[in-house]
Amino acid sequence: MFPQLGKTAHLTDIYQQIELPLVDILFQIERNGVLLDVDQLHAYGKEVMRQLEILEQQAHTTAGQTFNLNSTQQIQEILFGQLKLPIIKKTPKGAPSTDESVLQQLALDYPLPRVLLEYRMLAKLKSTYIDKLPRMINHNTGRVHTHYAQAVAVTGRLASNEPNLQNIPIKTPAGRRIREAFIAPEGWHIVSADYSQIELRIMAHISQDKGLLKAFTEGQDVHRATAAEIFGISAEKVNQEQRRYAKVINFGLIYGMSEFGLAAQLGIDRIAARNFIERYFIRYPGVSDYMQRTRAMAKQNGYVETVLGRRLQLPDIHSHQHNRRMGAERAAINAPMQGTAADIIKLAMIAVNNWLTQTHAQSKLIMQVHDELVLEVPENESVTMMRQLPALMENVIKLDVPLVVQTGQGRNWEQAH
DNA sequence: AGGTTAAGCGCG
DNA sequence: AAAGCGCGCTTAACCT
Repeated sequence: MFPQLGKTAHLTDIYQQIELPLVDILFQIERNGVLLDVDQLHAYGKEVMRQLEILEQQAHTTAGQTFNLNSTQQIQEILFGQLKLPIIKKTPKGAPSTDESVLQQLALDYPLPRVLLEYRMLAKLKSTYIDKLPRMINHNTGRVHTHYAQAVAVTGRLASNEPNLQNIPIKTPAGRRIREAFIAPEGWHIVSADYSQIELRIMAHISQDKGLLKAFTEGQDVHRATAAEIFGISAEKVNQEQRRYAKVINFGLIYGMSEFGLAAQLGIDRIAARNFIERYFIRYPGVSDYMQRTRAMAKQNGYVETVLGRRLQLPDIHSHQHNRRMGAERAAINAPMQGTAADIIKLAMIAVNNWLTQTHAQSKLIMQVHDELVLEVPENESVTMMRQLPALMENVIKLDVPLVVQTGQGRNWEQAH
């Protein structure tokens, strides 16, 4: 019936049981849209504009000349041509890079890079979000209606565009001011429900690593547990720095990071980075086996699979170009985890939508952000949804580790976290 | 004038 | 030689 979907039943199942039911749900989410506090964005925009003007003046004074702070070429010329600052890395084209990691290192010794970093952050927020989002409001509905692409991301994730609502700032205080502008109408709340550590839990399930399974089954702080293992100390003795190291390693592994990448990320030498990875694999041998198994699977079959059987083809796995082949290997390691997470939240969207329909609830799905569902909820349904969402989302699939969903609610998206 | 590429950066 | 996965958007610079 679907010859392109392959001879195994899994791909046909994913198509019929996940992707097809999702079509109508995505349509509903897009049609629902999300409400923005335009006045708040406008006021914040003026504030940010004043700050940008101050930073621009500071940059010009420090550099001893005027220049376009948005031009990487002009920044290259000033930092490395005139001020003779050390070149830390190069762009793929061979020009000296001025990206964030470079400026952060230079900021330790020189004043101008710090100004540029602050300017870059605020300029990004203003142009991409503060100025742009109000222009995207539909005149008929008064809301912003994104579009979700169902067949763009190779791992099975959704992609969001016009506008992209899957990259709204959250990591900095300035960014969170933008999230405050995503509001609920009078009498309604924003409710957010997100899977906690879902990709690491999937890694535990797929790898069947004893230590990782135990950490999640017992509800441990997984980064703290990892730190205890690789530093050879008890969990109570782990300090913030050690936990941060463990977190970088845990995430790095999901992406197939090398000792070189880990060294760069942690600002340590390669020997130390290699030691951390060795200790990690000694403590979590199941994860080491998984990495090897996955590379072998990709090389033998030319594809890898999620837990539910979604496939990612990897033609570059046989490339004679080293960088392409290594890139395909990293994608092979990452795709089963990222893709299984995508499968799971799609099942969750179907489960939540079914429940809303069957119970005649008024609450509406309004956004999906990879591991998070956002709803607009009438105040009198708030308590029910906060209880129901975790129950629905945590039970769409049975893994060998528990899935945990955290919920929050508020007048706006920021408060809901 | 309009399209494309490079660099950079927002999120999970 | 390259070095961390998956996306979309903005600006500058370049090309047609």
